[in-house]
Amino acid sequence: MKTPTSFKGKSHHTVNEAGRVSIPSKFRDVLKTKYGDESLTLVTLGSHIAAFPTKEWQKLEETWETNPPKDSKGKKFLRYLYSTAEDCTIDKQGRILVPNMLRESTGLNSECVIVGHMNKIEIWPKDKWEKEFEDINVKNLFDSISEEFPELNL
Amino acid sequence: MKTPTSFKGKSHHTVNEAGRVSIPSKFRDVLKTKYGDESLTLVTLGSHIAAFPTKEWQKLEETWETNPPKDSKGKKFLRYLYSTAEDCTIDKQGRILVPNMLRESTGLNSECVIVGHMNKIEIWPKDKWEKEFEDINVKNLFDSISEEFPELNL
DNA sequence: TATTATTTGTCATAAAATGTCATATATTGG
DNA sequence: CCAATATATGACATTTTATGACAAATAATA
Repeated sequence: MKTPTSFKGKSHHTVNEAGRVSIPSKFRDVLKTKYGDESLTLVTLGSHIAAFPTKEWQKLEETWETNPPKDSKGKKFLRYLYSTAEDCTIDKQGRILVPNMLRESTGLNSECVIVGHMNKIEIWPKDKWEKEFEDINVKNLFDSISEEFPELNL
Repeated sequence: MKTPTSFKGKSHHTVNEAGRVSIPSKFRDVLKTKYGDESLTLVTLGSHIAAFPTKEWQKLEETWETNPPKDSKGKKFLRYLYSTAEDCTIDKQGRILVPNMLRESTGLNSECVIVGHMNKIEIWPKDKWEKEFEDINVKNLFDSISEEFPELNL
């Protein structure tokens, strides 16, 4: 199959005691073919970890460099974001080491859910993902959102 | 891994009785590869110490030379900033000695948090960092900032 | 079911951070 | 100016954490 150019799908994984997690091979394929390498930049985004292909992260950095936030809240947010950011590489077995700091701040311990979302990969602690997307919530979502996504003909 | 060109990430360190602190090796890598040496210029920036690669500090100096502050408040601030500035080097073990003056003015004693923020490194007394970025604060930050950072898809 | 690819567990090794002590340099008071 | 004290620097040992290698288990495919 031709490798897609976006990250999508969901899978369950385990985080071992050292903090290592496997990155699904289909995501590694996207990294290799679309981005040329397997480097990721991780940040804490609320209740989950966002893993950007490093090139995508650098694009974000350029955005903020050329157009820095002017208000103190924006500056504070950016300082926080940078403080949670870590570069990492995928090893020969297809794993990354999630730095301790990020595991702590998101409560990532043993079980996680890895999902693709457009140009980034997200790593969620299993319980938080499930809380966010319980069946009941998803049902309500569909009921209330149809007019915002006319292109889907919900 | 290819060395990044910005400082990012956060880690906890101890300041020993002599006032020495380790600079994370990933930051030393950025210093070596991007700036060519491991020299830093430290200044007090409110509740924390900012450690600029000396070349970055020199760029700031040029800015102020060609475009000095015209109002008395700006002049006063710059005088203060220069008064707190100290050059220092990283030793063979990857540590710096934080001058007593800077430790006193920021309340840096035993535990600290070292964070990367774009083109500079910041050294925060642990308690001050935590006060600034308590969970509740971060939660509020995320809730109120999403429209200002559309590129993150928060 | 057999074969292959992917994911995960475990151990060995390497690197980083830090505590401790010895020595050197600077500061202060007599 | 010299002695006494404080401060800074260097060297080394210990602990902690990250990385690499390999094998076992699981899942996907033919």
